[in-house]
Amino acid sequence: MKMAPQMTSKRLEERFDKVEQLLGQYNIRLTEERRLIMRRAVSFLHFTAEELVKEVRRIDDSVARATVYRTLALLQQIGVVEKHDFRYGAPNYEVTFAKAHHDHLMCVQCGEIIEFQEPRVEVIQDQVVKRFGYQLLSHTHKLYGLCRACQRIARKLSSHQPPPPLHVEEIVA
Amino acid sequence: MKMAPQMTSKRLEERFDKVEQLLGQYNIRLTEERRLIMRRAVSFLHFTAEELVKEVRRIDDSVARATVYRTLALLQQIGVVEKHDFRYGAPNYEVTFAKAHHDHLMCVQCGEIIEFQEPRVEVIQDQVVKRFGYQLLSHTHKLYGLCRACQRIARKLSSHQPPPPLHVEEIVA
DNA sequence: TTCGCTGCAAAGCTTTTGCAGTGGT
DNA sequence: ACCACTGCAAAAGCTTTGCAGCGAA
Repeated sequence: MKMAPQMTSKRLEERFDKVEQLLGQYNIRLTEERRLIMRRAVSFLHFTAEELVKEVRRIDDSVARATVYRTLALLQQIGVVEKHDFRYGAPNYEVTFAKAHHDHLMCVQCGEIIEFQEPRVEVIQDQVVKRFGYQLLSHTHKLYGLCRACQRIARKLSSHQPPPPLHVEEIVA
Repeated sequence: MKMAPQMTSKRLEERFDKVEQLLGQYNIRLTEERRLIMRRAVSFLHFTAEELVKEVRRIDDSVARATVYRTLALLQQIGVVEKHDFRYGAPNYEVTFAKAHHDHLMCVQCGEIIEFQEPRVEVIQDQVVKRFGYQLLSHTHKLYGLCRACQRIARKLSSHQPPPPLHVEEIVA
């Protein structure tokens, strides 16, 4: 679980306040537990539900796992976090509150996640949905690969144990 | 679970044969169970693991759930099927054997899945991974929206019960 | 004071695994 | 005949739910 690297305490406090205001607008009762869970969640960039459970309990171990999951569902409904199913590992939550839209590039080896923006892709998407008469609600665009460091490691490994020959192309036609 | 609409018996038999050859190339023992599971899977376009279990057991109810999952993992490893996590509903398997690459547009209401190809997006993707020094292994690009029919239904419903006003923008800044 | 929220524990759902026996090659 | 594969059942991992009591507004 990675901390937001350059986010100052002050900046974070502002975010906490804004999310609390948002909860209020939805008439969501602000309990001690929810305040703690929200604050820990908003302090991170990407996290899994279980990581958040652990983190919350590190501070108050009386908080029930169920409460964390219930609060996470609330935060998701009001748009503070988004749930992502990266194919490698457990579902991952991302804090998207007050953040510009972006997509993801992930290293399948070390799990590093890079965010990128590509307005050109958004334009093409709009053309695609129009072509099929759809109304676009959301999208995910995830690229999976190896980061520079993991490419080096992979090269070293492959020189020791070459991959088995797979004559797939001949059949796939 | 949708059948491949225009796929003839003959065409299907050819596909079965090719997949069996492929299994042979990987030295995967061809058992009765695997043959049945593979054939049912390859007959579909998109299906969930549990749908496949049900379908297989409709024909031979002695086949263990574990065997279906284990075979599904094999088919995935050799590239006959791909596992997709569409965000709405259970994980979905897609038969990708001998199929050109494509991405997906899904109706979040009725679950319809449309496949599309956009070479222009692939080009942009390559630029993105190069920008970050990654080696691209795979990607997913999923568009979620409402199909024409579900848009009509949504319009009718919304005229009866207008959505609650959410003054989110004021806060998100 | 109300009733939404919580902790707890149990259940749910999908998927995996250990094991003893079975069947492909 | 070997050992990979199978069925079974139990476990595992993640998430949800029922319920009785608690606490925010």
